[in-house]
Amino acid sequence: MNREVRVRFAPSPTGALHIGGVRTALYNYLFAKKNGGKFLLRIEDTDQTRFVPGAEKYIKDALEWLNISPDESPWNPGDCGPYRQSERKAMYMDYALDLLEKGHAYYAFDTPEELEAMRERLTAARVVSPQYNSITRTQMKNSLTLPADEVAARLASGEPYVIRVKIPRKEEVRLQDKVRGWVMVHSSTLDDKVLMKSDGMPTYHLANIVDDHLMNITHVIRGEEWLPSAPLHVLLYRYFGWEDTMPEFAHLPLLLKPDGNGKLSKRDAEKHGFPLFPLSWQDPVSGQIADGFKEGGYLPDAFLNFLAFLGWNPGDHRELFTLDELVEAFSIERIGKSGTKFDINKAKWYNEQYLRRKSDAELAAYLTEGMEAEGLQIPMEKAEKIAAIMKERATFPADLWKEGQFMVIAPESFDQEIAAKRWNEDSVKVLSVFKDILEELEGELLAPQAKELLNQAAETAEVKLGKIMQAVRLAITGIGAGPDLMEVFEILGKQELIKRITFALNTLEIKG
RNA sequence: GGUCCGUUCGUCUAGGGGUUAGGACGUAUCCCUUUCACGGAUAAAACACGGGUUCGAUUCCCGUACGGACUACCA
Repeated sequence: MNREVRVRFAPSPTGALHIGGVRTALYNYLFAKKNGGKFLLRIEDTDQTRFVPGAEKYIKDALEWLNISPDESPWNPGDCGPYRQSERKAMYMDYALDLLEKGHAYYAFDTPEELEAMRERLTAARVVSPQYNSITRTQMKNSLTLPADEVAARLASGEPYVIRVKIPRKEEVRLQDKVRGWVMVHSSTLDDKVLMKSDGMPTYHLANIVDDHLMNITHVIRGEEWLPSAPLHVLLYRYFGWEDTMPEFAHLPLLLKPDGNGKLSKRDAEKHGFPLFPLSWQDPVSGQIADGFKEGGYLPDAFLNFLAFLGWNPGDHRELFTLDELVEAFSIERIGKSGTKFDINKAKWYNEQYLRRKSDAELAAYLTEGMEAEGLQIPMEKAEKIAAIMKERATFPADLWKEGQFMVIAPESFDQEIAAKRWNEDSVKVLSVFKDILEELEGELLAPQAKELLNQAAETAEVKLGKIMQAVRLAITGIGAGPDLMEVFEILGKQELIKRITFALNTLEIKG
């Protein structure tokens, strides 16, 4: 039986989508597309207390920014809706009842206090892992220990209850993970997880099995934090009688912090000054703003490429992949097993690579964006020229303006250190002659000609050009480093050059 | 604590019973460049440890150490 590949990304709307979640979404997307299947998104909002307004919109926007939008989702439903678990609420109880009838689940009436007391009792008795299981359930208030009529009475009276799965005492549970191979767990280490909560909502464990089955999910690709509960999920598929269509599992390695060890956290992001979220996010409660890669100047393609390589590689030495190329190259078999430390340097490198591959016109648009913020405007032709000579030195689009603005705004002051070291009588001589030459010049000044004329000026002044180049740069740009000066001359034009040289000659003083 | 998962240069990783253990980022040096950057070249840099199995283990097995995840009426 060859089923159409269907995978899902199933975030819960509890805040901004973490970069690890984005990678999970990406791998799901890549796998679906590679296999000609469908990528769906399901909102796992069964915990009403953790709902955060705006979180779902954030998820949608983030995936859109990266161009990996799902084929089916709450805002673009397919045939398996609804795509929010809260809207599927009504269906879960039937499935829980089905398990109950089959003897694989039971009602439990224990209060939170009683559960806490049980855990304390077990801890005091030095039980290694205090949990609700095949042993302890015999001492708790549930439909396994209470008489049938009392259970019926409690249910009829509206007393709060949960439905728990009845985990067998001794059973080996095996599952094949596509990343890790066979994983074996003994049922005695599992506990009787709650399936239906007292508020009538299912827990994740029930909901994800029911929904994955109903949505014909063929592969579950999710974070490694789910591996410990995967055996429970296998058991549930078995109890429902869905084993033959049970999805295959692939548990992704975790994203770790850049220094030391441990899971990547918000604190690390702040400490190292890099974003943790695709888009910036303002927490609706605290009002705190978390940085986003988008706002930080990361290009979506570059970010995606970087993310894809955090835990996966194509097996050859290629590094730069478009989204289509990633789809083509992707396979679950090439996902690594071990946790991955997050290195922002590599992300920056990817950004540079992608930035340099952009056309001058695209880059010019970034440049003018920065200028508009300061109320400045220049002809597109000039913007393209500036972008062209600036792109080799930019990491982010904003650098184009930040580091290239001297070509639009004349310097009002000069780098003191360079001035002290390089500004001398020779540079004054050459620049004075050069200025005179420019004033005589007719027509446009082009880069090769500029070089010729400057050489001429140096000869006239009897100065070696190499000795004063730095000073010339300083006079024109105010700083000691930048793109090819002759290109800068051409962009600035004759009049502007004369103006700047005059200003420099009048302002800079010869030291020592 | 228990269960599960993991461990190749600083980082991301390739590889796999016999290799000079390969690449990329970062770092250093050199070249190019009348600056800086880009680009090019070179260098330093790794199989966690201990036992097996084997003619031979970084590779297979078992331990140990270390790290991580999970251990809720959260997902």
